[in-house]
Amino acid sequence: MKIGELSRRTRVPTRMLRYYEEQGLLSSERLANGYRDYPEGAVDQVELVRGLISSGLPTRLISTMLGMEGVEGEELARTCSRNLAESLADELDTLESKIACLTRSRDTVRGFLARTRHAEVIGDARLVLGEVPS
Amino acid sequence: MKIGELSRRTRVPTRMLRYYEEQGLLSSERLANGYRDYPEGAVDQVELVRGLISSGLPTRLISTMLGMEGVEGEELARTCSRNLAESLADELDTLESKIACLTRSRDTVRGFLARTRHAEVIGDARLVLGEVPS
DNA sequence: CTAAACTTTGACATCAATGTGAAGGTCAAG
DNA sequence: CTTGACCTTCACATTGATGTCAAAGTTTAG
Repeated sequence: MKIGELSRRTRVPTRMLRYYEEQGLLSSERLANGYRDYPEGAVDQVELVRGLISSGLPTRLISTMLGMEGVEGEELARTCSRNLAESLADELDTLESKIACLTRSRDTVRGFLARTRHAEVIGDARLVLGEVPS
Repeated sequence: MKIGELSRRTRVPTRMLRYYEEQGLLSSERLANGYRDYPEGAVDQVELVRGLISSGLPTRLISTMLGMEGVEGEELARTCSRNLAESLADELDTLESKIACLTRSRDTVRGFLARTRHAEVIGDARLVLGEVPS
C-alpha cells in the first residue's frame, strides 16, 4: 500500500510516516516510480511505534528493538547485547512507575469528579450532552 | 524553603522549577527580598508534576487538575462548573487511554526482553550486576 | 569589606515531534 | 492534453521541555 492509504488507515500524517522511516522505526519498499510501498503489517507497526513513542521511550531504543524483530531464539540471545537488555529493563521500570503515577492521578481526578456532584458526566456521558439544558 | 533547597531535594534544576511555576504547575510565596519561598509540600508537588509530565500529559491538563486540589465539599459543587466537570471527564478519558497505552508498551518491552534470554535483568536484577561476569 | 554562593529576570540555544509549503514527478479521469 | 489527486525531497517554522549564559541584587562566610 502507498503512503496515503497507510496514513488514512492509521490516522498518522504522511509527514510522520516519512519521519518514522527516517528514524528507523518503519521501513518500506519502493515502487518503480519511487513511491513508498508498505506491506499490510505496516499498519500494526505504525500503531506499535506510536504507542511506544507516546509512552516516552527513546526512539533510539525503539528502533533498536524493532531492528531485532524477526531475529529469534538463539540468534536473539547473541544479538541482543547485555547493555541493550539493561536499558530496556530500565525502561520497563520507568514504564511501571509512569503507570503507577498515572493511575494515582486518574483516581484523583475520578474522586474529584465524584465529589463535584457532576458525577453523571463520567463515562460516556458526553454522548448525552445537550440533553440536559443548563 | 528557597529554590536551591527544593532543587536539591527533588533533583530538579531550578530552571525547571521556575518553568513549572510559569506554567501554573507549582506556586510559591515571596520573601521580603523577592526570593521564592516554598512550603514543605512543594517537594511532593514537584515529584507529582514530574511524574505526570514524564508520562506525556500536556501541562495545561496537569495545571487544571492541580488547580482543583484543596477545594472541598459544598464549595466543590459550586466551584466546579458543568464545563469544568466535562473537561475533567475528558481528561479522565485521556488518562485512561494513556494508561492503556503505557501498559501495552510495558508488555511489549517485557515480552521482548523475555525472548532475549537476558530475562534475568528483569526485575531488580540490576542490583545483582557485576555478580555475573561476562 | 570582600568573595563566594545564593537569588532574580531575561534572552538565546537545542532537541524531538510536528506543521506547512514549495517545486516537481506520476497517474488516472475527462 | 489537462486537471486533480497522488507522490517525492527539501527546508523552514513551531511548540514543549530543557540547557546555558548574562547582568544584577542578596546573603553569608572569612
